[in-house]
Amino acid sequence: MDRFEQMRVFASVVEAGGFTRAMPRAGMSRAAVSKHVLQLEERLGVRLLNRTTRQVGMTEAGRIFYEQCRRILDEVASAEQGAAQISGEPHGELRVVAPTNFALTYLGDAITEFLLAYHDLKIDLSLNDRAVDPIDGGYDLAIRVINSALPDSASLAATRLTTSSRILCASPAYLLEHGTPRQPQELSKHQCLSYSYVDDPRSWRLKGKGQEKGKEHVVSVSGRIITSAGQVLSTAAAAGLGIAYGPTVFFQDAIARGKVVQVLPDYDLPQVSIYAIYPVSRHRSPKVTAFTGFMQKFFAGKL
Amino acid sequence: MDRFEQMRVFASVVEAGGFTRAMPRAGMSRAAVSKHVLQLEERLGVRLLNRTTRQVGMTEAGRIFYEQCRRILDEVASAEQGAAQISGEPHGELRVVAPTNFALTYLGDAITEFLLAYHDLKIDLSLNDRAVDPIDGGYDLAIRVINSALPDSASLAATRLTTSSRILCASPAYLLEHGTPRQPQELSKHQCLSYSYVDDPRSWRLKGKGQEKGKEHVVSVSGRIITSAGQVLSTAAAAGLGIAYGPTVFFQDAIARGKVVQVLPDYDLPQVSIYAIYPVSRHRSPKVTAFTGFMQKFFAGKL
DNA sequence: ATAAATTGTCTCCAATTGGTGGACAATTAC
DNA sequence: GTAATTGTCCACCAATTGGAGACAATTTAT
Repeated sequence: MDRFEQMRVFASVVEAGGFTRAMPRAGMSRAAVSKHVLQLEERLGVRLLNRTTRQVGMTEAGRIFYEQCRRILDEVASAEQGAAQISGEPHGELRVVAPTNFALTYLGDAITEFLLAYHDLKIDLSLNDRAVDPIDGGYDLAIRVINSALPDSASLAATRLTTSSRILCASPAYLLEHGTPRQPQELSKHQCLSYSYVDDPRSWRLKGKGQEKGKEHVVSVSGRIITSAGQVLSTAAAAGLGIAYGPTVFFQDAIARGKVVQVLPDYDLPQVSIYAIYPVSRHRSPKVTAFTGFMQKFFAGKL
Repeated sequence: MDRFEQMRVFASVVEAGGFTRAMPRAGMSRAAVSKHVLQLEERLGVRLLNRTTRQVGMTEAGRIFYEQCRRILDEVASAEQGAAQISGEPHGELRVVAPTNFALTYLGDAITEFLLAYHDLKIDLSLNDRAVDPIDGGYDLAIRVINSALPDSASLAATRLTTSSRILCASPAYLLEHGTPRQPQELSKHQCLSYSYVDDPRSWRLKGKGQEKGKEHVVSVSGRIITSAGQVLSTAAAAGLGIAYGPTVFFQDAIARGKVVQVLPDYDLPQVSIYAIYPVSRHRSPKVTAFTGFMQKFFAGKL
């Protein structure tokens, strides 16, 4: 009997293009999705969706109703945010999904400070390394590490929280035994420890700085480790297993202790950007704005 | 948890100017009204209403949110009706409130035929002789007998279903004994049986037709019966208790059988109009349109 | 063509929701 | 000062909702 829920679920089905595909977006089982649409159709007395077993299409009434639905749902969100904004303090629960590494490395401190700054906010943090769609997953906000370009989307907005640099490291002992590379090309003769979250973990791109400024080198490398676990890279490098390529943060500690040293410091590795991705409908959501703003300030100080 | 319901209840409170006064419009108990508004405020994180124990005012957030509420609720109704309209056949339940006499006299046949014509419609008919506000009462439509002018309202629309005439009647025996009045003034010397639903049951207004065309007479009358029960008037008149003034329909049968005869047939009594009153938001509601249209046709044939 | 998988819907069951009625503190009207 | 009325809170009860699984229908893949 919940009219709002019926409209939301119906819109989900239309946008997802099917009942099953609408499950995550609607946040309920197929049966419930079906039930909602059925109830809505019964109440209106019109068939809104033409279901052939493999494809869902809209009827004429469905098309008309969907347009209005979409607009009304947006207006409700906007109205609620408008009213909520007046309260000053953001509040409620913020559902965030972030990559495991990023979360374990930074979000512990970041979220702690964030929660101390905003007493009326709760956080539900999910870890997921896939490129989760915040709409489908029902999240307010997804954190993504973007290697190259940000994919365009009409329904998603993004804010860059920070950038992350990567470096090459190896243990002094390893370099003593196998020699310290001076040119990118020499890397191909080394044991190379790769980080999974790179465009191509077997093909490293280095860009010269200093005298060789701007020149880009692409080196095919080989090695016995490809991992998404940053600490494993760091440990392996410290143990002398080879030259590791990974996010700077994972090596800072080992470098400070002298366990590893940076290799080829005259070359830059591609920077990656950390983005907060959220549904455009939450563009001005106080919760999301507070989070992204806080994180930008937080990382501006740290990195 | 239904956002629309929360919005509707909140709007009801604003429009009614209080939680208790919003009860009929919201269609629930004070406790429930309060709960809805509380939940809405909690979800938005803003206080929408300033309640002093005797008066309810809106906060700044409440004012802003109310405007959006009103608009959104209208759009929802419009969207649902728009979709429903495509289905062709009106359907669902139509909640009607009508005056007792009118309902007992006409609505039996009328509703029966109406339901036969529209198989997907159900009717919930309430009888109430007060001038019920269809919005407050939660009705789709109220039938009212209007003596004089239709009161203006921004939130209510009206359609005239038919007009009802009234006549004066008495039994031949009574007239034989007390004389048959030829002039309106003579009525004041008779036993006059009045109908309650007249502007002033003790002051009859007659308008001449024929040679005395257009001239209006106001006669103060007295008698031993004032009743809202039409059949009582008819019976009393037939029994020779006096001259009855009431809706034509109640006397037609008695006239046909010769029990009573019309008095002062050369004078018109004020006509009353039967209106269907409904919330403007349902102006284009298929259910309401079907009902009013059907009733107009129905009465066009009968009266 | 046959088999397998996926689609939306249905049925049953458990859990949560939502409403009512009554009591309560606070406030205003008389 | 007294009494009535306001909005809120607290249990209790019923109705509804959502989930799991089974089902028929249909499409894809072999």
